[in-house]
Amino acid sequence: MPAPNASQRRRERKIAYDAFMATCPSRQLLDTITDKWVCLVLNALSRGSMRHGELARIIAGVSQKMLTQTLRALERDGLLTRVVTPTVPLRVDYALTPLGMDLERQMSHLKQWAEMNMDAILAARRRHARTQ
Amino acid sequence: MPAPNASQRRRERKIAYDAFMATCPSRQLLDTITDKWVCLVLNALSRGSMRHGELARIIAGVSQKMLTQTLRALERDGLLTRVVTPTVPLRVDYALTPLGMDLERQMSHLKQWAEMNMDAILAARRRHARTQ
DNA sequence: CTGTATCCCCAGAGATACTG
DNA sequence: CAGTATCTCTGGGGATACAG
Repeated sequence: MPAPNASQRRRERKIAYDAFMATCPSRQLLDTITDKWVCLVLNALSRGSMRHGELARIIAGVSQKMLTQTLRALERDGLLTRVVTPTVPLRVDYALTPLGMDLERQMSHLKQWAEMNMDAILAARRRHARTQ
Repeated sequence: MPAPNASQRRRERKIAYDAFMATCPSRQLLDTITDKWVCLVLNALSRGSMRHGELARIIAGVSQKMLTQTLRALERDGLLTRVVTPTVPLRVDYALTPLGMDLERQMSHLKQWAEMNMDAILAARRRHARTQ
């Protein structure tokens, strides 16, 4: 029996998970990754490795709790690595894994889209408010 | 003075909005669109116009409240149209606008990514649980 | 069929204080 | 600097009932 090729494996994986199903693991994963903090953290780290403080500064308005929580979840899912340098004071660096970079590529389009189409959305809202 | 070309306008828009800023409208928009229901609704409608009941059936587990709420928000932002046919019983069709189709193209990558990389994520979680 | 209107509840998010 | 631990509290989201 020949080994399945890439296209066959891709098709199988497509069948394996379906986010339209409520109980599918991919539904839960979709819920996790569709999050503004995830989007912004990944995007910030796409520039390269960063420390906790740097991330907090770049991602304005994120609380320490949410930042840590987001970083922990992304680490758990293998999307980023957490490297501790036991100096005094402590130094912790976060960096995307290849899997994280892959997701970041998709997510960055979302952030860009929001920034690029903001005017169109605001116009639509004004139109809607007038018709309403 | 010559009219700005497409590339210049694109650059200006990029400067105009920045989701890293807490108070930027695009931050709020990013928060709105990074949502699993938005992702699933857009993806379902990419197949073509659909009725409320069809959407509810395809998107398993969505409550009526969340579905309506999501549809209203997307309509408000000009991402889909809501067409009422005043028959008895009532018939309501939802369809993506060009702007909605554009966003859907980005979002569909996210759903696909979750389904395609579910195995890798699950493996990472097992690895993390063991190391933990 | 396609919704609104209500009630209710708890997870999630901020704020604050403390530690290695 | 980089967190953890707690507390509080709001508002997101489910369930239910009713209406055009």
